[in-house]
Amino acid sequence: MAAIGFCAHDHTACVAEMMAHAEAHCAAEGLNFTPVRQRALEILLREHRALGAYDLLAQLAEDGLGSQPPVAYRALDFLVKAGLAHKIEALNAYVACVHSGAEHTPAFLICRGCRAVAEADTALTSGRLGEAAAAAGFHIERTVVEAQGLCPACQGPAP
Amino acid sequence: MAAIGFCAHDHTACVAEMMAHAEAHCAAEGLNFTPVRQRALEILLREHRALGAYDLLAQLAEDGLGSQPPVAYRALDFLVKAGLAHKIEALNAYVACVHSGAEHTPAFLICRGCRAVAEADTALTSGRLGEAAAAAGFHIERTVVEAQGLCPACQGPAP
DNA sequence: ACAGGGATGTTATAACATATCAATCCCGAA
DNA sequence: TTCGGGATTGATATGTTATAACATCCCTGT
Repeated sequence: MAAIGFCAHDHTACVAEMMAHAEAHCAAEGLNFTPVRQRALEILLREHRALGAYDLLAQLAEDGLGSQPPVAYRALDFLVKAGLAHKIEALNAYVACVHSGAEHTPAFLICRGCRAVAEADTALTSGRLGEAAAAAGFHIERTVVEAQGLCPACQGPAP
Repeated sequence: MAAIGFCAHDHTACVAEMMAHAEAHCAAEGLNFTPVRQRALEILLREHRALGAYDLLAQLAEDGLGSQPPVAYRALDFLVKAGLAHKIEALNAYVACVHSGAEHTPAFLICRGCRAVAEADTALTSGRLGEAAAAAGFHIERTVVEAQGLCPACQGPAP
């Protein structure tokens, strides 16, 4: 299941590929992929972990791309709406999407040690919760599925 | 006010029963179920929906049980640790548990109209996400499963 | 009496997020 | 060309959620 998990990979290439995907996606959708938004996504991709809005803002500020909170929140809002990033509700933090803009219902494995995030997929609405919702007449619009714990790298060393 | 699973019920009896369960649970576990904590749980039970910490604080303050944020957060922390309440991460809000302190991995249906919350159960860790976690060597400690949408009562009237 | 732990009171501040309005840029219509 | 509108960005202020830090009180075992 598609998680780019907690494993090593060619990160430079990974970032470049995802940026290219994002650019293509925005072009196709008629979305305005401005410098601030590009840089925001690039920062999230490079980190490959959950980043707070103010962490992102600090890095944007280093590049002279804005220093006030709305700058970061606007960029994040754009990325989330475009499907290029996700909010991790349990951390009030944000992470780049690894599925390049396709429609999906993400599920996350979140390491509390290093805040690394692996993205998987769920069919939650067709499972037990979906049944419960249907039985209650509840109309599901959005799902949040987040599992917190320790990634392999953080299990050994620190207790 | 609405819902245990979004349906009508004898709420006074419901609250009383849950409070009795909570008291018994705390006694059994040697937990100190103080007046502030009792009142906090009672408020959550009466509302039967997600309540912000500051909403709770306001109601506690009306009873002269404290007026500063830590009062509310300490009470909520106690209730959550004791399994008597849950945090709804997607709303940064809190809700009384309807399963009286038993160990469980809760899943929620959250109405964005009235903030009513229905609590179900998941076997998430044994499902697809569990498999993904196992494959990645990820150790799950806690899960957050929250479905947002509209409850039956909020689907018809307001758009 | 007194030490220690748990609960609470109090002050202050950290961390996360948005409202509002002004300035700018780009593009298409008149 | 000029105008106007929409989208984006800049800037200020503020709202909302959460915790740190330290003082006090009260109960309990010695």
